[in-house]
Amino acid sequence: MTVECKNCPLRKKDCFLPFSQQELAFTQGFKSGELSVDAGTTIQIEGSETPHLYTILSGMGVRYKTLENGRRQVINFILPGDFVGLQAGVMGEAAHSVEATTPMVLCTFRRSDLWRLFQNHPGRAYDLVWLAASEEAFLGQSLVTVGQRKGLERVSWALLKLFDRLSHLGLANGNRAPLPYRQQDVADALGLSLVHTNKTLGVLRSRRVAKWSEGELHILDREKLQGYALIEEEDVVQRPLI
Amino acid sequence: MTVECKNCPLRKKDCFLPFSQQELAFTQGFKSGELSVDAGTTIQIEGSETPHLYTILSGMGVRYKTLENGRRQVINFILPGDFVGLQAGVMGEAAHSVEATTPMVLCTFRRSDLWRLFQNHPGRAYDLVWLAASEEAFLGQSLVTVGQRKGLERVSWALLKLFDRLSHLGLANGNRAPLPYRQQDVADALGLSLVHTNKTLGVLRSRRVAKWSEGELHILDREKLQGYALIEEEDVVQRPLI
DNA sequence: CGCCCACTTGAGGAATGTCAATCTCCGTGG
DNA sequence: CCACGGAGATTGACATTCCTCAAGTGGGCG
Repeated sequence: MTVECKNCPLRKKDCFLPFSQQELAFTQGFKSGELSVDAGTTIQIEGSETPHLYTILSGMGVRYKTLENGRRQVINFILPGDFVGLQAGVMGEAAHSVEATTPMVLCTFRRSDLWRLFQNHPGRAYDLVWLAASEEAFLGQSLVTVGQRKGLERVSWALLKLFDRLSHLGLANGNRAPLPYRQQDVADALGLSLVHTNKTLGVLRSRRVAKWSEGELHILDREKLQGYALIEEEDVVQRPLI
Repeated sequence: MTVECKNCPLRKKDCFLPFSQQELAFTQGFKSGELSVDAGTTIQIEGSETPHLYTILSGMGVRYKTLENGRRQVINFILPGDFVGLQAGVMGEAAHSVEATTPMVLCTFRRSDLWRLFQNHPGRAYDLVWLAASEEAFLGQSLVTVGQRKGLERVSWALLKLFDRLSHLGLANGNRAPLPYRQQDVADALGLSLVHTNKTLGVLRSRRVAKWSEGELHILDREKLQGYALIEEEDVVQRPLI
């Protein structure tokens, strides 16, 4: 009993580009099933081949890579609507691991059908490139953050980015949004130690700029937070959903 | 008097996938011209629209992003065969700037022809996704480096990656390869200060592990360098050339 | 010759990491 | 019902890495 694409709850959100009838039909045929996993499940392992591609229907997770010595870098946070496994799909093996932070429902596609998509649906192929390019652009921003911003700037940047992504998905309620990650996840995403991340969050809390506790992020002073984050305002565009 | 694709010197290199006759013909038609620039020329500016996509025929450069406060993050180094402008091509505006470090010759394509590629050449479209995914994978590795490795590890990692890329392009001569960048460029790529980068290079030099001077990189003890870099050996695959 | 740029080196300070202890919340087993 | 243990958050003290400032070197070029 899986969700049909035409009833997909994500489609209704206005952060995604509308589907044409034809795209809808194709995507429905492309979809091979659904996967529901518990919190903590590893969906994809770095270096492994996976037969599937996924679109996240609900739930949140992280992409990460691990160094031999155990240090972990969170590549980014995965939210509903994100497409997972494109790298593994085209390059053979996954470049990073993916883990569910909350229970998650994923829409699955067969890797072997990917070629059919390129052959018959140039529009969808274009969307894939768009997604890949846009992921790349985001990674570039993360690299700037980790490479050039200091602690307070990094943490502010991350909270703001996460809040905005959640907000565009319609998951925010005013200036509050659910954020079920651990401080360790954010620390690993920013290249900071857990302790330092914790203390930096404490600064934001005591200055009444942002508060994050019990899985909820609360933006108290967006202006100041943006100031700390050294963020250039950027326009939001609708993105394709696969 | 431009180079015809069928005579393209890059095609001969065995790090690239072979072209079919059909691909060759299409690519020739896709190519709109050539661009030669001096060292120091900015080819693409962050945030601007560009009407062109490029493949680097010869020369080296850097992709970078700049923060309001002037700090610069080098996203990566651009070598012959690299494809530039895909992000700008599909997303409208460039996410980073591109600057030529040496004199450069670029093969140009019209952005407006991109759609034609998707319509008529699913194989080339697939190659584009492959390239985008592979760029993304590399950025992920860079993020791990900047986020989790320390100074000596970062510098070792960067030298090794650069050497291997050059080597696969056939630009290395034994354990030497041309590396015309400034220390500042590497520092900005690794999120380290110029001074610290310089001192770290000094350590590698005094330990007789790697030497980089006068635009030439010399790997003296690859084993040790890999040890410092915390690198997991990875297999090299042929990549598509556009 | 003199200037500019890249590289080099030293010294001191700031940012961040590491270690360790504590606290709270929660679920489990006795 | 309570003791226990584990996970995550918090805090303090100290160690280390890395940054900034500053000065000096050497080569290329007008």
